[in-house]
Amino acid sequence: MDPHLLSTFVTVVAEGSFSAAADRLGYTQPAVSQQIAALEADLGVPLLTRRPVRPTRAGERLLEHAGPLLLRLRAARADVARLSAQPRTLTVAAGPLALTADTAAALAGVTTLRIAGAAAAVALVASGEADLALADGPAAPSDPLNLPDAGPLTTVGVREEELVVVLPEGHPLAGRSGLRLDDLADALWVDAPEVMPLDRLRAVARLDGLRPGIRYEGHDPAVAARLAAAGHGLTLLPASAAPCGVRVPLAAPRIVHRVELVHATLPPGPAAEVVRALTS
Amino acid sequence: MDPHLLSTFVTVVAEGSFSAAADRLGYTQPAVSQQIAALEADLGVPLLTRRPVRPTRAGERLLEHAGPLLLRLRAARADVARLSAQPRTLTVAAGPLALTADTAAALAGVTTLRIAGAAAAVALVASGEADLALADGPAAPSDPLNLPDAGPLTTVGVREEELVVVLPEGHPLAGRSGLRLDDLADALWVDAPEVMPLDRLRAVARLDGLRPGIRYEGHDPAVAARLAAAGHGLTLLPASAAPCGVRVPLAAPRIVHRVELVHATLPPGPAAEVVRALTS
DNA sequence: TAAAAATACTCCATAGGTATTTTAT
DNA sequence: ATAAAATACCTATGGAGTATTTTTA
Repeated sequence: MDPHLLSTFVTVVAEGSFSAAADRLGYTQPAVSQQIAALEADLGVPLLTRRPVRPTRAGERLLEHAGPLLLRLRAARADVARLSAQPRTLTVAAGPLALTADTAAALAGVTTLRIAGAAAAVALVASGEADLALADGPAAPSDPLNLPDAGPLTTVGVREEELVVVLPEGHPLAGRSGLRLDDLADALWVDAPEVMPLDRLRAVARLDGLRPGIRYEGHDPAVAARLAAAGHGLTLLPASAAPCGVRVPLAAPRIVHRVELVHATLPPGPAAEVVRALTS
Repeated sequence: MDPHLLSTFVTVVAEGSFSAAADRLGYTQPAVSQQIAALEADLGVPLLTRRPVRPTRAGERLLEHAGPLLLRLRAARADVARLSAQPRTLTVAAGPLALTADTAAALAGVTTLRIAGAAAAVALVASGEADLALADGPAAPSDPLNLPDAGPLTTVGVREEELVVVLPEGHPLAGRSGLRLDDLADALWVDAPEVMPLDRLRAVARLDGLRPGIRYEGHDPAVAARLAAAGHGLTLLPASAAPCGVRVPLAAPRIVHRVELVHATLPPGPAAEVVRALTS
């Protein structure tokens, strides 16, 4: 199963068209046709329906593997390249809630800062596009985040902070001194996948509810807080990232907001300095 | 980076020789030479020293990626194949400590039972060589085992059992009602990587000691217990798997022996029955 | 000097291109 | 009828083989 064919397959699915994929990849349409045919012949199963071009069930399965597979391939390449090349940029991929005053202060010498979800940030480090990642997310106290396995990376916990439920003023529960998440499972929640994805919350808290209300597709935790304060839904944020609304500490389950530093083996230099600063 | 070349590379390293690898893979020696040369040209770095044939630092890095990469490739293939094929064997890969009376009772209809460490068992399931895995290992109570990510697999906890330290009769600590692991970190331990790998214990218990004493390369927990009872070193086993020696419960850290059932999407049939029996 | 890897060179398989046909909307 | 995928066919690249040379333990 040639990764080349695999990535063509991914592109075809993404574009929904052989010709469009061919354009994007710099091939001709028949070349793509043949590549897909070769992949299907190799696996002995049709992977795509034609017209409309959509993955079959087998194709969907393959697709689930293709991403991690191609990532790991890039990661392997990057890992080998890291030994020889000595680039002079320092790129940090940070989760939307990872940049507090103290972490920001530690980023001396950083050239570029990218905001990315935890999985994406790890992928950026694995593939060598970023040198460091500050991944963030909910987790049980002192438990690691459940980051995807993209190769041999070093992970260290950097910070854990209390989570607060953000409510609008005058909300019936606004007077409480602590809230239980399962009591709020049926409430409407701000669906801010780039800030605090509900599915991760569900996984960590081991509950099913959390009905998605308004969807916010940006990165800014303050916006999520404002939406919550305005009554568009509840949200859960680290205390320091919620500038407005009524903030009630999360009493149960015991979940904190955790930030982890992820990196590959680093050469001595500014990157290593930043790591030292962040982990001290 | 052709996986084909990657697997040739792995074989060359394993065999320590181009010619031997060629033999094993059914190629000629020059073909292997050219494949390695192609891989080195692709990555722009020498991956092997010649004579003796050993991986360079870059080669070692690549090697770290090659295993998971090739596994995922087989997993993808297996996952797609599972949709069409309907094989009539039922293979279960079980950890050495996973087969207690109750789990054994649940294995109705199983054709083959293989004993494998947790990571290997998961790999067998991912690559389709086994239908079910019962992976076992130490973990914090109600925490998951830290199984390698080999693709989209379902994991459910099946059992957690108290761990006991096995000591020889007359050991100074034999009278205790509970033992702390960090008090025993400097003691000599039975090094039984196939039964209860010391490095996993270190990782879960977050300590560095556990000096390896006698090494036991078999699968049988009873043998490990006997070695401990005979004074060759301490060992930590689930209570039910230690038939002899003085057994003292582990007081700290809070670690249990956990068994998890791992499987891909299963067709209805005996495999699904076994899953039901194990998870009820 | 002998065993093992590299090179030279030849051949064939195959990937991709162009031109064209088929097919489904 | 038309846009898009499949097929036919051709070419060129490159992967693997045989024969041979080079290397170094």
